[in-house]
Amino acid sequence: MASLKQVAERANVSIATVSRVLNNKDIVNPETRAKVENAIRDLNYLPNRVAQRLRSTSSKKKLIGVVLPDVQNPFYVDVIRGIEETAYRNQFVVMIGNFSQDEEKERLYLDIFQSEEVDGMIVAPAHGRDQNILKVLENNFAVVCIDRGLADVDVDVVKVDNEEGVFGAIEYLISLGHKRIAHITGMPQIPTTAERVKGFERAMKKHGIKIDPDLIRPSNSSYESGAELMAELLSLKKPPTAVFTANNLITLGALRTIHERGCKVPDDISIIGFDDMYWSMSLNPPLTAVRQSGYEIGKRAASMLLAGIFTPQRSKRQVVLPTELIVRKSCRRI
Amino acid sequence: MASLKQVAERANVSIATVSRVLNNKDIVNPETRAKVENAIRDLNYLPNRVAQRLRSTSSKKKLIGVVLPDVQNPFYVDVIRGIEETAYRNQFVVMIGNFSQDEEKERLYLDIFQSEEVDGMIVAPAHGRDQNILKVLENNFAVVCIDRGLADVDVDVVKVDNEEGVFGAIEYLISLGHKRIAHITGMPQIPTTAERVKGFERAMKKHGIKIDPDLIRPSNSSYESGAELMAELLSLKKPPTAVFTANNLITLGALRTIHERGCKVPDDISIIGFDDMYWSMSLNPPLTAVRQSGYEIGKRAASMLLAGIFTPQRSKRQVVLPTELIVRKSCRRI
DNA sequence: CTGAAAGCGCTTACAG
DNA sequence: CTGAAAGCGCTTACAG
Repeated sequence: MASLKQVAERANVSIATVSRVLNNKDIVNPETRAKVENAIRDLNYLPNRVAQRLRSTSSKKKLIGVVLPDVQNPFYVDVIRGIEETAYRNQFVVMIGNFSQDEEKERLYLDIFQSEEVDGMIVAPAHGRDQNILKVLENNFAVVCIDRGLADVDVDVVKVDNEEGVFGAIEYLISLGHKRIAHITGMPQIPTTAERVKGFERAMKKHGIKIDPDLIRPSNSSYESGAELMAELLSLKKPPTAVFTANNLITLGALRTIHERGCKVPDDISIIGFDDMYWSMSLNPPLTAVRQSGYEIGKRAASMLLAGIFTPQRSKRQVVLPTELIVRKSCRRI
Repeated sequence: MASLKQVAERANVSIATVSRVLNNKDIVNPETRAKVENAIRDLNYLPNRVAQRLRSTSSKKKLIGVVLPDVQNPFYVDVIRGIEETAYRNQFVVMIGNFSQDEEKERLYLDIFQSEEVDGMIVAPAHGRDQNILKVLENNFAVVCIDRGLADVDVDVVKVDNEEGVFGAIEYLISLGHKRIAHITGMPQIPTTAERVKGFERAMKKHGIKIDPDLIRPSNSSYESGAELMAELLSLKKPPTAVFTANNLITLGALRTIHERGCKVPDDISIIGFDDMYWSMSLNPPLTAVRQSGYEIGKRAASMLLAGIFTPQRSKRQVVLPTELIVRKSCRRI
């Protein structure tokens, strides 16, 4: 691969001049420019981003890092798409670190991205008091948190109104006549879980329905746990008439158990999932879901990060996007 | 963030010595080492990967690039998981470029990864004569292709026996008594599409069943096209009794149309999809599918790439993994 | 408008 | 066993 030096030699100019035409900052004599451009073309020259990054000052590295808990989760795939698209449009490249709910691995990716000199990072904190991310903040990297905030820290965040979203879903179920409503929650330590539980409790309370503790099942946010906990729920001597599943992996797991047992949705049990998927209508029956747009969250987070990169003194803000209840056919009136 | 120089100053040694303890290559006096290690700890020093990469010779950059056509496709998500896991275990970081079936974007990511001085790349070529990847090969980067090979080029590839996989699926359908079998194919220009079509044709021919051209529908490999083409198929005056969908996006799209129309699977129509998903059992009925393990492909490709990075003169090889027909409940005997 | 030179943070022969 | 120095490929004041 050709270097600046080789281009300079071929064009009979100094490397400084080549650099100038590349970055077209300072004024360059049109003839000189033409010579250089020819040399660049002839040699098929591509600037070395590593050298550029090492040399240049902040916000010109055109690189951001994304640290996520679980790429298996379709929600995060949407987030990635949103981030990647706006990054690409702004000529930024994104590095993705998938930490699989493992804080050690999260730390490693955070460290690597720092030593890769990224301009900034978008992260979904492992939990509300994520020390690893605090360190990154101390090192003055631009950071925006998604999905979850950080307790007592002034940081950019893009999230969704989880409590309200769940509240609406549960009220909908109640309006259909359901009283025995189960909730398979996400991992207890993630802030979103607490918010969703709160929405659930608030709706039940508002309508004077007592919550049966047997019907609240904390999962570890995985497909398998969704399947298992749904089985437990179905085996209860007084099973629920409806179930709210706190993320799409859990929903899918629960659905599997429901079908395996030969239960009918919505005749035997109604179900609402948090997180809509682009193929929710391919489920049978089509799933009623609380939609949060991962794509939108990714887009917003990326724009916010770029803003933070270009004007570091910019004050932090918190964007809370609304969710939307998409009523399809997985719930019935009883 | 602390630099080598600061560590050296604090430990009262030269930067060369610090570098030595970091890379623990040459022998270092234990006392000196201890001093340096303390300084590293005190300063919370993290080596700058950018500088390391610029300086070091090949295969020590610990960075690979992955260029994929569509992160929305669950198959590629599995591939990413497989790659990421083995990369992580070997202390490599992966950069992911999603080119969304856009060759211009593919070229851009390929260029960027080259100028990021990656040790190597894993790519799913846009098609069999992908010029962009040829250029990368010319520049002597280690490359392994997945899912699809490159015509007339000696390159590492990890793929699956598409023809055989489809052949088996169609024979299974035929054994159930189906004759009017539709095929919604992938994008015509991708090699896997041709292979899958071949498997289809071979099975039909072997059993002396004439192919009705009306039943072969080339899609653009997307969810939407799967839905649309399925609608066309269902509207035929003589609709198929079974449909084979050539990738999981198409399958999901087709399923959506089937359910929308109130058709019953498998009573009204049988369906087999290429690509299994971890939540195929959450579909109703559970989907019969040709499984190719994206995770396995990713793992193999990553190991192969690492091997190629460490011993560049190593001869290229082509790994063809078998597929597996997972019989569940979406097909019936007629 | 252009060039010579310093320097980003490292690694690695080369001396000692 | 350790240090001084060169150099990876760039960008950017500083002169001219």
